[in-house]
Amino acid sequence: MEKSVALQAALNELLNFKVFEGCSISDLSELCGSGEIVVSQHKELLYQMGQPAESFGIVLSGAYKLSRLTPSGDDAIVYFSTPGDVIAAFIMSQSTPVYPVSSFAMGPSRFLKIPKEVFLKKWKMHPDLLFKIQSLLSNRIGSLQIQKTLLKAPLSSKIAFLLMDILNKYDSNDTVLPLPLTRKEIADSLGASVESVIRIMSDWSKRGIIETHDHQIKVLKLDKIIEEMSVTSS
Amino acid sequence: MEKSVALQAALNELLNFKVFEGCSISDLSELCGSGEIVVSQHKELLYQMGQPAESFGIVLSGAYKLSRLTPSGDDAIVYFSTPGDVIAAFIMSQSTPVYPVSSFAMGPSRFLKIPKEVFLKKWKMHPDLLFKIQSLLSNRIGSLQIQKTLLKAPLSSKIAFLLMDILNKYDSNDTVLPLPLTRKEIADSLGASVESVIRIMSDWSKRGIIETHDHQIKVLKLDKIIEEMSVTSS
DNA sequence: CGCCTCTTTGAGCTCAATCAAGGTGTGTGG
DNA sequence: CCACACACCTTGATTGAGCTCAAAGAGGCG
Repeated sequence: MEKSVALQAALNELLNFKVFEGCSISDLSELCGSGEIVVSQHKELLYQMGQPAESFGIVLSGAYKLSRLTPSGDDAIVYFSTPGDVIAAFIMSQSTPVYPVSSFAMGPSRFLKIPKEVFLKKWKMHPDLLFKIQSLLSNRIGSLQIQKTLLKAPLSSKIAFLLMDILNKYDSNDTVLPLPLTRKEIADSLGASVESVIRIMSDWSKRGIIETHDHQIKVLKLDKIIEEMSVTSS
Repeated sequence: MEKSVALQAALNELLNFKVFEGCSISDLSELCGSGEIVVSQHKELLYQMGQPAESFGIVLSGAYKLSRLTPSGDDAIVYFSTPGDVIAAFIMSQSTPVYPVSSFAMGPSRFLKIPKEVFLKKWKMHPDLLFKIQSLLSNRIGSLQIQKTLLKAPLSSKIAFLLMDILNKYDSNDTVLPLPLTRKEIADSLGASVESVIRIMSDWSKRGIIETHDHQIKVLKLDKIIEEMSVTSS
């Protein structure tokens, strides 16, 4: 029964996530015990937009990008889901839920996939857990709202905010973005063109504000980035 | 005790909202009975961004716009809350909640204001109700996500989508937007300039696609508006 | 080794922003 | 009752941030 060993290990990982703070191992076993660990390769599809939603789950490691197709045919990245984030939970309560976005792995990632029914029967009975999910959703709305606020800001502010936003999702004070992020993905997330993103970030690299190695972006001068967020002219 | 009579009447209004579908009058009395009806004038402030959140509530009639200040000093409208929408509920579960946006009445409006504690004690115990709130949040996220998808679309598509999005929030098949909406507000909601919004909407007016009387926008040719949503060139 | 994805740089163009100026309606205080 | 302020709408002229197009180098992989 290797599978259940892996699952046991995963349940222990879950204890670190704030969604489950205050939960005991036995709670977790009830809430997630019937789950299945999905291991995704880079760029692999997890959920397809438009498909009926039979399951939801939690990001264990790595990251997933949630994206939609724009009318003009390219991707629009709507959110980056990092470890501890719940995917698709909040649509489980609909009568015939359908995934509203597609989810792709960014780098090798692991996901704990849980059947819809478990949400409707088990998760429903834990008000504190539902509150935690609300608070995750609230973060996500918050991030989207700030992005709306930055609509009229110059592109450099938007990029700076995006980097900070992702950094802040991780507890550590490290300034390396712990997920592989291409310029194209940044552009797709901001509704900008790759070229414009590259022009701004190249400039930052030259000025020693950031550093990129193999899609790992490191912020060298946090203060400068924070400055970029609010600067009106460049 | 006129107050309690008005409150009784309000509780009956609540029955029409889908958040409370399946609730009995006695449920509602428990959930909202300690509420207070707030009557707002046009442009009146309901909640101030940054203030500690002591209460949440439900829009009874009229509408409220949720907005934030942009770095450059003007407003960014983040959402239009219409009757049946819950405001600030999803931040109630935080330990020291603070309103993330400001809320202003659009035209004369009524709001049922409920103390935070009622949410934490009463609402918490109704899983189905929490699900309904999740579903409202889900609508809101959905709308924000589609807007992100339209980032690269021409302004006319964004305006068309906004009008349709608001219309769709009301059950009726009427094509009159039941809230006073200025060009400035449309611009602030889309991150565009007033002038650009006016140029596009004037054109639509001339072509008989829409009609405006005293900030009431009426869509005369729904099909044309839907067309505008996906058209790449104008 | 060819294919694919990602990055880079340059040149020109365009959509929408900005600036400017004028019109209308409403509320407010002298 | 008028004058003034203010919020909203409108139109025109000018400008610029960022898009598009084009071309090419640099890994990584079957």
